[in-house]
Amino acid sequence: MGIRIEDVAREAGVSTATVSRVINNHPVREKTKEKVIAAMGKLKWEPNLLARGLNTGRGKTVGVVVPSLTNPYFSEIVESIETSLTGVGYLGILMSTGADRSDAREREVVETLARRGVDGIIVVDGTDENNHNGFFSALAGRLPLVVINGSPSLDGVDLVMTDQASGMVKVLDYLYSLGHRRIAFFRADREASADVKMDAYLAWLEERGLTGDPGLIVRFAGVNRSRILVEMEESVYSWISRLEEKPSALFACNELMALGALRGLEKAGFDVPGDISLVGHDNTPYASLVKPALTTVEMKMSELGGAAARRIIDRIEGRGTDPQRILFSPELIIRNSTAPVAGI
Amino acid sequence: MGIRIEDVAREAGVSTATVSRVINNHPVREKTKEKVIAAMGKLKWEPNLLARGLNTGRGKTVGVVVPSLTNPYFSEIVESIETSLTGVGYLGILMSTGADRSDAREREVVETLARRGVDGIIVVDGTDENNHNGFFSALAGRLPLVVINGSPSLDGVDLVMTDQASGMVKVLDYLYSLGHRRIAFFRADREASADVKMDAYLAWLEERGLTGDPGLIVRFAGVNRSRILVEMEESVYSWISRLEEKPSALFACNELMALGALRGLEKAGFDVPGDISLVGHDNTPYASLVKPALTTVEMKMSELGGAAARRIIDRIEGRGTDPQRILFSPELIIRNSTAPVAGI
DNA sequence: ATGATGAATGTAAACGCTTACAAAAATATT
DNA sequence: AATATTTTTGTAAGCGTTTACATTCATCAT
Repeated sequence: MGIRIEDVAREAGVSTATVSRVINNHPVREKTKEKVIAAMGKLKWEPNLLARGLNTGRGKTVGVVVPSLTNPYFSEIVESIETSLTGVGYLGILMSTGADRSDAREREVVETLARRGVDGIIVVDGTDENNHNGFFSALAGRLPLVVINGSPSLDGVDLVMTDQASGMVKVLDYLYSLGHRRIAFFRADREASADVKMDAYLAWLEERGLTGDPGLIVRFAGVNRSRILVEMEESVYSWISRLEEKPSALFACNELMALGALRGLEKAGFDVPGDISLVGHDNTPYASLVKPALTTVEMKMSELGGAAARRIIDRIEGRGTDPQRILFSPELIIRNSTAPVAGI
Repeated sequence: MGIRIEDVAREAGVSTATVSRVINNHPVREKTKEKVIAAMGKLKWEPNLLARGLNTGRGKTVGVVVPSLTNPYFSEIVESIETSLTGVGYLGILMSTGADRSDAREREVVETLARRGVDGIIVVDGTDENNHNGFFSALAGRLPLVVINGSPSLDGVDLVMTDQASGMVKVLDYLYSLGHRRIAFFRADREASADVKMDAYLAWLEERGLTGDPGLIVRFAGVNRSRILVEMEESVYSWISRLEEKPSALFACNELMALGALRGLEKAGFDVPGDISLVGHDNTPYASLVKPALTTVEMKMSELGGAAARRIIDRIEGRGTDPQRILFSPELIIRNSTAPVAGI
């Protein structure tokens, strides 16, 4: 139906191979190249990428896997990935695994993508469980794979990540300097990032000789925005009401949870930061919009996305073949949701 | 390199055509079907979709075009499109045109997608300019195309849209009932939705016999979140400071702009809603998080996305061939950013 | 049983490119 | 000028499916 390479070849008076060479920048004499380009222009021909992909095994597409787009943390990463990708002629295929973050679903999604013949896959916040049987590691063997902010223990896969442990320490040191000793920790249930943070939190407690109160660690399921905001208000309220020895500060592993916590605390009659200091994570737009503006940890989402895109392209095109680990350092952003502990 | 349909055929003792028929649900005797399925299972074969796509011209992919993902309005639409698509075995290729919304860029993106052999394209908020030469209409002729909340005048293309004019009237009637007469209108520069709203705004003014003050209509460029929030604070501040006759209410075409306006007004010393009532649009999560919580217009992003996805699949698979127009009615959500005009 | 009918299967030609290999043309070497 | 070398170009065989057409098989009426 459409116009094919053959037509262009005929028009230019050369063979299809030559046309192919021109569009792939293989050596061709300048004069013939011009003829071909002229023919292409005249016939308005563009190569069919499915056909090309079938040949080369490269469709110039990369799969992008995120839990959800309702958290700005993810949507900003996706946006920057997409921008970097199209900038170099690749296309991003987006799939979300759903806020429940089941690792079964994540694997299914990744496998669908692989079957579709994408050239590589970027997974954001890959759950740790998924590597239990070496799933990610095995996948990385047969397809370029980069994981953003996944578990640092992922072996043999390209990692782009923020040093969240150090961010955690910055938060805790800062709160400590304000006099806080009972610091609650809110996390999502199955979240690679939260695991890292929690490890750092526990290590920090130990180091400071503070006995961690298990009642201060709370796990919530899911990261879906609408659910979080509604449900957390309730559960935070009931959690803190039941707690006999209250915390003086509270850290939430992501901003949505911090927002939910803020509401729950307000509902329970606590003033932030008067009664309780609150620290979020990611520095999404929410953090600066809300009142009090949240103290939080900057995540530089767009840099993460850009780095991941560049890395996957490098791998796809055969540059820098062995797994690499790109690390960003998070900064603490101090706003108005934190204050010296009451009575100091 | 991998395993091919031929291998499966050999294993099952049939021809490749029969295997193909099995996986495409074409008539095949039950017994042979079983043999083939067994062989598929044994060899773990999955059809190569590029090869299939080359044949059928269908890659089971649809392009999704949005200006940006930093506005939750878009990211929620994208999320719901993606979910609906993968639910029926399709994949979404995401491309953003950038917050500057140049129509050249939009065309380029759409054309890239078309060349890539996507089966259909969903464009969110397609700029009106793009149909000047009948671009969208022509495209719709050769490829299924659905536009979400684009210009209603788009001819021959499938439209999924919110009746934004009626939403606008609801806002204005409500403000009128609170005594407001000088109502400012903030819009983004090149935004199909904003055109619709502005038309409704002007018509409403006329109908009420209110002379519109051109100074009350303000256009801002771009919808990029970071820019909006920073720049608008400034420009709103200077705009309202310079205005000799202040408005008593202000409507912003999208929530990001409303947020920027809120900050600008506060900076200029205006109390919302005490001095000025503020109405946003879209009912993104921001609207309920901010203080005062914004009165706004519900857009049901996920329904829009779902409807668009269903529609494009129908078109791709040849159901309901002539252009359709699916309309949603927006609701006014009254929160705390609006109040009776001062002195009433 | 026999031929007519219709359903299931097989054969082979697309689909639109890339690329190994061969041939031809241009350039360098003597 | 003749030959060796290098660079360009052409020929044709894939890449892994689908599908029109031809063939075979099963079923049914006679």
